[in-house]
Amino acid sequence: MVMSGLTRSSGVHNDRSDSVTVDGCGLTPVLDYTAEMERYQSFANFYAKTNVNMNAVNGMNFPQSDKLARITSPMFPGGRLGVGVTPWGCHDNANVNAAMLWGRKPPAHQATPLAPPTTHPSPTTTHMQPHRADGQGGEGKQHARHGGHASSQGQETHHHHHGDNNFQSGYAAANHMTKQGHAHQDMLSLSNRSSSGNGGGGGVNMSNFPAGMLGLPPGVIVMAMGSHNNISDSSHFQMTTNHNQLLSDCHHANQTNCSPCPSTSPGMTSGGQGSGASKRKRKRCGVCAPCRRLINCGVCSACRNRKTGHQICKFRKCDELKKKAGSVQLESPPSVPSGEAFRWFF
DNA sequence: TAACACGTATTC
DNA sequence: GAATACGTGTTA
Repeated sequence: MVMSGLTRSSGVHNDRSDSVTVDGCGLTPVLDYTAEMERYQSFANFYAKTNVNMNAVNGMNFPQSDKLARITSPMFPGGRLGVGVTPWGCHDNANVNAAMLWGRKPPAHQATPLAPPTTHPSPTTTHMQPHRADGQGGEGKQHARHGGHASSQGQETHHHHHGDNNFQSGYAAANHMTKQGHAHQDMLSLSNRSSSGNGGGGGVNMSNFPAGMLGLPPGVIVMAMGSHNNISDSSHFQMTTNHNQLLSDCHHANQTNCSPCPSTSPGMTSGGQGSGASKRKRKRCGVCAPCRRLINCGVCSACRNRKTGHQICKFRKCDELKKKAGSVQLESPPSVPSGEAFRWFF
């Protein structure tokens, strides 16, 4: 897992104070940019295929935009999170609010958006992919906008974080939280070096380093991460409470008192296919990439035919629900790449 | 086979 | 009761 971007700060200069920084502030590497780029790539493909007029879309009046602002503001006060994330390369931030729709509030037990998707592992890079000139289509666009660093210079040598990285600005949440939560580069550097253990930098393994010991303020999410791919899929993300205690990962706590997983929600026998449960509606898994997406694209058929279609946005359709009802997986995936080891709590 | 339309369960 | 979204039958 290439985490060099975490520790290197040379060459970093943030043109905007509110831009999402990867190296500077630290928490952003939690997020799987590669996966996000893939998602937005899918958007691009979709729009290209459907000939959606982006200008028209941007000009659309999205009735839920105020809802978006309401939801995001309290959670990330002062942040620019009223600005949603556009799947398309929209420069017009004034329309970004309206460009994406917040979907229905996910169940409390579900993972919240912006966490790395499980279906798009990116063990090698956590960010900076948009700067690769040899990257996929969408990345090239981003790259060109930034003046185009040749790929031969290395993906992680020059880290320019302009604020018009739409997908990055969407992660202002994490960035903001970083600033407020003091989850700084230092911590990430520690964690980054930690698992190198004996041979590495002699850092501290954050996975064994409770937030309470750090004197973190309440509400701070502590990401305990390793630098290899063998992080287990639980309890590497912890939130401090008022007493600097740690809330255990719900994913982990499912075995005890936490609310059951969607697939085993009340009325559903395990796997949703037990006796008497066949007619029960399955619920979103909450952990796949589409489930973690909170915002509707607004332009897919499902979104356009919201009233008559009764369907969730195509990009938010749970991967599990796309499968046949009989092929539900009971347990968590056997092995999850390190990039997917993180969960959000709120 | 994907997209669509509709019934309806679920949630707020 | 309205909104959301899953399940399923129909259609192109």
